[in-house]
Amino acid sequence: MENGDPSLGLEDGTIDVEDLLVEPQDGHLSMDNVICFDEKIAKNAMDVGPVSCSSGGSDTGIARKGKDILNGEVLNAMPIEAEDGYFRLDNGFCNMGDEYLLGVEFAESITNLDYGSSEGLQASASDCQIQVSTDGSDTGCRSDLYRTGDLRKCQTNHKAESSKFSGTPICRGRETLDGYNPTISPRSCSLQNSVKSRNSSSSSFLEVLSDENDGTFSLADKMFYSSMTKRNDEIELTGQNDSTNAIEGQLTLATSSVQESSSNVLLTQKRSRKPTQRYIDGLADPIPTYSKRKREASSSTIKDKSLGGKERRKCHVGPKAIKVPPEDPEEFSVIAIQVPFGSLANQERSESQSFDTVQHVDCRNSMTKSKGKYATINNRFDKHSPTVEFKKRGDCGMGQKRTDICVTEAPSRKRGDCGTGQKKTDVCVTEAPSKKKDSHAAATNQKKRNDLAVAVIRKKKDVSFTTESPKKSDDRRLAVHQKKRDDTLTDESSEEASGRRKHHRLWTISEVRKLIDGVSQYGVGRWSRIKKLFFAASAHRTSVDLKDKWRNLLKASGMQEQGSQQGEKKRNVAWRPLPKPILRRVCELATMHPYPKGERGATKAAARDSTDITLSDYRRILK
DNA sequence: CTTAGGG
DNA sequence: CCCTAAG
Repeated sequence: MENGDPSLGLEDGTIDVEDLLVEPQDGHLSMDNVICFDEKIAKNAMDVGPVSCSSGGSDTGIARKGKDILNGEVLNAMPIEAEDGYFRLDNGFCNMGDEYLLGVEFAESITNLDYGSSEGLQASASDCQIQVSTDGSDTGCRSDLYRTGDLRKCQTNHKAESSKFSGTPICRGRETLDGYNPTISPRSCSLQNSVKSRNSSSSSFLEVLSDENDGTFSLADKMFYSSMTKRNDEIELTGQNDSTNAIEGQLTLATSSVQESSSNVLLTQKRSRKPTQRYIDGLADPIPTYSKRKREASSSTIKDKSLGGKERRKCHVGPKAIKVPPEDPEEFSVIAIQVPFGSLANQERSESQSFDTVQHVDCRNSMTKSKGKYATINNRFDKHSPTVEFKKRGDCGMGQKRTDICVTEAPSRKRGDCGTGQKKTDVCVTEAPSKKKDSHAAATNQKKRNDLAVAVIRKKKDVSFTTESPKKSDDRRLAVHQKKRDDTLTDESSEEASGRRKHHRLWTISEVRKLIDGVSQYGVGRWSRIKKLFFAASAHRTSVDLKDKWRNLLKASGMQEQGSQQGEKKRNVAWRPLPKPILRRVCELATMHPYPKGERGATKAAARDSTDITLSDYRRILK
């Protein structure tokens, strides 16, 4: 928006869009859809209100986006928005339509999202048409558009794709809007046409993309993806130069021209951007995996969708308060309870950065190992995440995270394609089998891989975890991470997320405190209740999680006590950071109401003591 | 579905 | 965190 394109008249925001839509007079245009979409956006926006900040369902995202668009702040917001993850799609979605390619991509990506998204797609499509018509390249463009729509329908539910592009589309949309002017549209049309012609053999561009066999296209696809992926960079570029030119050039390269020279240029431009994870995945297995995944995704998507939607809804509630948890100084200093890598403090300060870095690192690793080709891309990442850091983290204990990611990735693939998945999984395993889990996972995955059903289930689960966005303030930062990750990596908000996410959601002290409070109130073992009352905000953190966490707390506390009293194992420095008050409380609670609520703890408590609680507790009990 | 427990 | 078993 900085550029402020008078031509578009973004200032008008929604109105403009509507105008655009209206202009085309095209009977075919699905005005209804468009209108609905707008309404929906408006509604969402209203619902969402100013909060917009963190998580939210796709709906929220849309609303927000719509809002942003209206305000004309979208462009500026870019970096921030990146964190939003799939939401952005919606936005982009709204804005899109100027460029055929964009529209197509969007359509694809969006299709998978939600009903709303589908609407959005249609709307976008309509937009595209309209614009095109306005420009005067009616026939060709329209046909393309229609085509796109058809394709969309056919290829519906490619979550993977959608996730991939979720972030990008939005940006594009913005760009398009900004740069939008009569001049551009013709080009886009031409591009489209060229693509079309080029792909004449295959029914559609999309198909081409999906087509595994098309070796020639792979490069183009790559390029295309990369361009898409690098929305941030693009934006920057746009801001600096002629937004239109840059975009167009990228598009052109991606779509019509497979020429190396042009592609190189594109790469150069894009290089600055950081590819999404999804993107990376795609790169790793440029087309085949992707397409396969896609297909798979479609089948499994439904489940994910339902689940994801659920989660999202919950999430909406989440973003309520931004309050930064004022931790007790003591606690704060200690901050992370179980965070091996990076202190919580750091995390809190630079929320996503650390995570991003990690992610990038992971990506890089996978990529690098997977294919040398992508080294370039990796380089891009480098600036964001220095190798050193990665190393360091890995050594420290980041391994877990890394591993998880890898593992996560594997599942997605496995879902998509058994063969491919295996291959990739292996890579991942090789890379980061630091954890026992990893090895286990690898084995398991392999086992399961064959069994699609299992994979699906897993995926489903993952989705739920992933999709959900943190509601709490504490979680917020995590949420942000996630979001960012989604966007940055791949925005696989849906699919990929499902595959990889689930793992590790760091427990913030506030969460721990809540847990403790809950335990103190309801006693140990009332996890579900505690969950409801204390963790209603956080979609994640199931009762099981609470239980596990409590277990860990007990362990930790026990350890601490031991350490302090007996000076024995202090090696567990890893989560040493636990605030003493918390530990104390944990201990008390543990002793106070061990399982049987009552204090008798002799029976159960004793048992527990033997394992978790330690001598101190035991002593107390005895006393 | 919830809990407990092991991995 | 995941998974499974048991109530």
